[in-house]
Amino acid sequence: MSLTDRHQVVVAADLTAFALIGSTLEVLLVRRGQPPFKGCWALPGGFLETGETIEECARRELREETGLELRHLAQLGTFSEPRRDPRGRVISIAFLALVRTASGTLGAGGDAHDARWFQLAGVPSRLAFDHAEILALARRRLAALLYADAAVLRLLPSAFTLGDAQALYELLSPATLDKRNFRSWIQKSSFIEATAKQRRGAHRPARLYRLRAPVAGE
Amino acid sequence: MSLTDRHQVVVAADLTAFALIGSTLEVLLVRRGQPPFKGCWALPGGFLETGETIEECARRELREETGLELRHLAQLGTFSEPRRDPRGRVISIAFLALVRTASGTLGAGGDAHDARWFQLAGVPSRLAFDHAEILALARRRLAALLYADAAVLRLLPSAFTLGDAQALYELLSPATLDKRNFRSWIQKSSFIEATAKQRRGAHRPARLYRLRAPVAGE
DNA sequence: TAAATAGTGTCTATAAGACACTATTCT
DNA sequence: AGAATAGTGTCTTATAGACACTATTTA
Repeated sequence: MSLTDRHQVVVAADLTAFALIGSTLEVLLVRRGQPPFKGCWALPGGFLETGETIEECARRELREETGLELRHLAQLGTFSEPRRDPRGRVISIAFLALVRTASGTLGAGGDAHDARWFQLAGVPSRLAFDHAEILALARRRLAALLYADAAVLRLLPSAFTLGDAQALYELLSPATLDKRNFRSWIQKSSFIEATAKQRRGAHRPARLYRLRAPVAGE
Repeated sequence: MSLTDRHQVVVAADLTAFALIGSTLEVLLVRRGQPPFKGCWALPGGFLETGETIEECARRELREETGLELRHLAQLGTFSEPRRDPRGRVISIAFLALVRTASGTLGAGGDAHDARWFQLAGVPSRLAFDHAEILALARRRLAALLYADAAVLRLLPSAFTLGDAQALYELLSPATLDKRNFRSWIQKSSFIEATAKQRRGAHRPARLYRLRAPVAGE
């Protein structure tokens, strides 16, 4: 068994990048300017280059695409149907990425081509390659992460109210959540901590919270 | 962005294959007959061939190695450190595989080279490539699967007693389990169902159970 | 004072965990 | 009768979920 030509494959990282845009959860898609699937929406991604890990590749692609702050990156799985890419043998390592947007704008790094945030309900039903399948997996994973680990809280700004957190959880939950139960759960969890600050608006001010850094040995 | 030579990579599937051998949980390792890491123990695996998915590749490699019945196969993740293989750019998709052995022998398919089951405590501390890291991930995943889903029960023969199941769970648990609590949990779960048969020995006969096929919509 | 959002506790139902003895078969 | 394993139930504690009102600020 040696490394011969027939073993040569091209490897891509494809990203399902989620962000809170205003009060909706949206996913980043790019419109393909080249065949195959020219004109079709696709997940952002690109090919693994010499000397980088697949995680570095994913980070680089997201940076080139958006320039936004990457808050969480995790492998979803490998997609390797032999005919998934008409150009040849390309396997894709899919990632779940959570990014934070200050303003909802795509960052400066954006390539010339078309990139847009889509509400989950508004994603085109036809995506390039097997990207619809990858996106479906990402949504399942996102739901599974909700209570196991507070990674989704990384979508929020660095200081947030319990109302913000509950609104985010409700975006990702099938049902609405009870306010008192949600607050009691998240405050007992080790995920967040109160700050001394408050946010004011045309109503009673709300205490601000921040993510708590995981403590070693806890 | 096009598919050029610098994007060419070799992709391997590497397997952490677990089986119940007698009353211990063991993992399959092969001794490398060729450099790099000649003479060193490694996870079984091999290169992705034209026209197969990475799952098919994993199945094929296990079949070539052992010929044993594969009962569960799941992706663990992609390992892509650029220097993980001294021969060149090889990325590995790692799998968790659960196999069933009737007799504890390696099956007929075994290649000429050395393949052995190791108790988890007896695995050599130096494995080839990054395989120690892959194995550590597999063990964590195995522990996480215990109560979420009954995949580990697939290690058992097709009919088994509650005592068999508890012994298996204790192999994978940090502490011993309470007999009444374990039995009440597993019987209330939807994972198994009783059969009419019993197993006899030099003691009171034990009722035999089997895995219950997951029911659609449940 | 009305509108808007923040904040707070109790009760109930269910699940998880501690705990020890009797039953059946074989030798 | 003794050895070996199978099988069984209750009580306690912790967790999850239902449920409604008061508090604070701004316009």
